[in-house]
Amino acid sequence: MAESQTKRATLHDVAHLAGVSYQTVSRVINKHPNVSRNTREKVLGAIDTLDYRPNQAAKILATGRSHMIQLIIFDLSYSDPLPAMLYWARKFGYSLVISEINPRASRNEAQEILEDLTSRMIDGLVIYTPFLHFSHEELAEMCHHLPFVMAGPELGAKMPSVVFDQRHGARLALQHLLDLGHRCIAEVSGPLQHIDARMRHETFVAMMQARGLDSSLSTEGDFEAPGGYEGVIRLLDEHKTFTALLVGNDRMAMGALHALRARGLRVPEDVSVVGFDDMLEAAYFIPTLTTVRQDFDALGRQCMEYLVSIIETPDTPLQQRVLYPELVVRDSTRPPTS
Amino acid sequence: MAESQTKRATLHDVAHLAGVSYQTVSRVINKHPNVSRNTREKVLGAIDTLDYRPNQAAKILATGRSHMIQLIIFDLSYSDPLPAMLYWARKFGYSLVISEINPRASRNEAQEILEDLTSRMIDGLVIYTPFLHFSHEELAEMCHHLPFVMAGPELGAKMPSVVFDQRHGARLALQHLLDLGHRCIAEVSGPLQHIDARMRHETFVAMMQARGLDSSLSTEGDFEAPGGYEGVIRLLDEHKTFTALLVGNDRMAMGALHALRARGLRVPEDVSVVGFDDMLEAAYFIPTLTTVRQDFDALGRQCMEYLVSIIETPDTPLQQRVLYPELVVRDSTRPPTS
DNA sequence: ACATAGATTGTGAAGGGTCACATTCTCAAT
DNA sequence: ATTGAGAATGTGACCCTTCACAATCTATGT
Repeated sequence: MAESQTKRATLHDVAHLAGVSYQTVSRVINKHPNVSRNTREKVLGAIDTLDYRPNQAAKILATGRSHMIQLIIFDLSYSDPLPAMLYWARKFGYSLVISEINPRASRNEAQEILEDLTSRMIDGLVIYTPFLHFSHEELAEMCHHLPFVMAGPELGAKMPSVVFDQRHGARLALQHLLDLGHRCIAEVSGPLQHIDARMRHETFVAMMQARGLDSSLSTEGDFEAPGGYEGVIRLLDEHKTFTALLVGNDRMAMGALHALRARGLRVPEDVSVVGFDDMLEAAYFIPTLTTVRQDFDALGRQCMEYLVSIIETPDTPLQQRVLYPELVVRDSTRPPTS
Repeated sequence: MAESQTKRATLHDVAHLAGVSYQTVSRVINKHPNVSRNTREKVLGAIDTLDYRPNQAAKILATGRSHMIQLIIFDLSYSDPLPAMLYWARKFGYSLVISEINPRASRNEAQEILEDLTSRMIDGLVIYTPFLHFSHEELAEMCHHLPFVMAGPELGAKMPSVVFDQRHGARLALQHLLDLGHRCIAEVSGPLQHIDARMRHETFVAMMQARGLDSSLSTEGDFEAPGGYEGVIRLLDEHKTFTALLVGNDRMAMGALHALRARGLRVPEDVSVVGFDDMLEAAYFIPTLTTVRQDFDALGRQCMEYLVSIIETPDTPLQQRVLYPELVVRDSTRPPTS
């Protein structure tokens, strides 16, 4: 509270106090080798007594580099890779600025946000863009000349990106059910304008059809528990019968488990259930949930590593890096009882 | 890909093209009223053809204001207020920079992070600090002269802050169980170095003792599902018996429900369970969970409103703003079957 | 003793804006 | 015709660094 509110010390103040030039102070701060031990200590002392902190704005202006990375995220409910991104950004010496663009945002609004940040002197951005609302090209165009990495665009998208192979994940899940002997398999998919959800759904349909099985027992959910609940209720109300259920993600699986139970169906005796994600709680569902694990920490890390390398190493090849989900078998699946 | 990589246009370039002074361009950009309609349009045209974007670093340097708010968070697993913070920060014209400080971080590490950001020309910070590792005074000291708001420090802390009244919340939960007729009540608390967890725990103990009831049926958890599971197992293994269970948060409640079931105890027939938070999924637990709702959106919003007001309105009074949790009754509680 | 390379230090000019102030212009009132 | 207020525009200094280069110092080899 006793703020003396004296203006913050500058390079020149420090230089003056230490009896050297401002350039020398700058050298000390930036750990330039060619400074004699003696002067370095004088300068360090002056910095200490003046409680000097370099002014980043000036530094950014002079160098053109801000050491800030912008994360554009379309829905904070799906921010699983965030902790890892934060961790690795910091590890590489970058701060993370976060913006959320509502997936239902108008083109203008999105544009405005993106415009805004290009002026912020940002070194690069990660766009976590599982929604199909904007095309990847469009997004790339919007952020102009800045280095960027897309997290989770379409498999095969021709741009610097890191993705999970959702087809592979869906295949693991469905094959598991088929191997157990299930033939009547229903699905509560995620929202189909969500890339991941769509790919899983398409894989489901394709695989079922390839085996001559009914692929029509499918309803669209919203990736949240209530959506999973309602999806199952819808399926059952249409008098569909099935011995296994593929659910778009774990949160919906939670709602689905609840709905099945509410309708007197036992899991896994009557219906096997497979989720997607392997959230921490999945091992504590009732029953514990068989699911497809996605390593979001790896995703976050790869994004940052890749982006930093694009920023700092000029000739980094632009490619798509693919991560593969894994099946985690628990109690919610077993062979059909018939 | 066809990057012409021409240097970005500056104020002077625009001025030159529009045939006016740079100051006039500045006025147009900052929507200063005294610019004739005619010149404004000329300038706007020039801005457009040059694809000019103001350089924020220069602006920050000149004005001393960055319109950035830093969020210090101690564990991203507890980032419930984040979406609201992001939303309101943007609404007020601020970007949000996020840093996580591991609660187990050494004093030095924390200091370093905080030092670092004071140089980043940040206008203010929100410190979401439910951990007791650093004292509030210490934190306030670390971020020096910058305006700040603490989210979730101790009730009564003498500093600008927004908190939930955890005692009130715990009272609601416990009173609900008492009203139902429970007398043998156990607790799986959150980690006790977490302020919220500690306050809830202390309230539990105090209330039980005030009524001459056994307050020793308590074990410490970690706020995650596995911790809830293990907590219940521990209580049962010690041959404690209870008809009701207070759990430190919903995630642990999920593990607790699982453990009770695994041990053959039915909820709510044999044991009633109350959680804390009211996460979206709580209504889909098996059974649906009675819990104490905390309005994290309100918390996030209040923090931002308050901080922005401190930044922009010099004589904003420094106070603590208190939010009150509410009880949400669902299926996991009922009177004991004695 | 002296040239020379290498280490150390200093100088001037950006970098791209804002601010305070000075100047010019416009137009109504005297 | 003259004054003056207010609108519109321009000028110079400053914000705090870094960069490229120039200048000085030091120690080494001959």
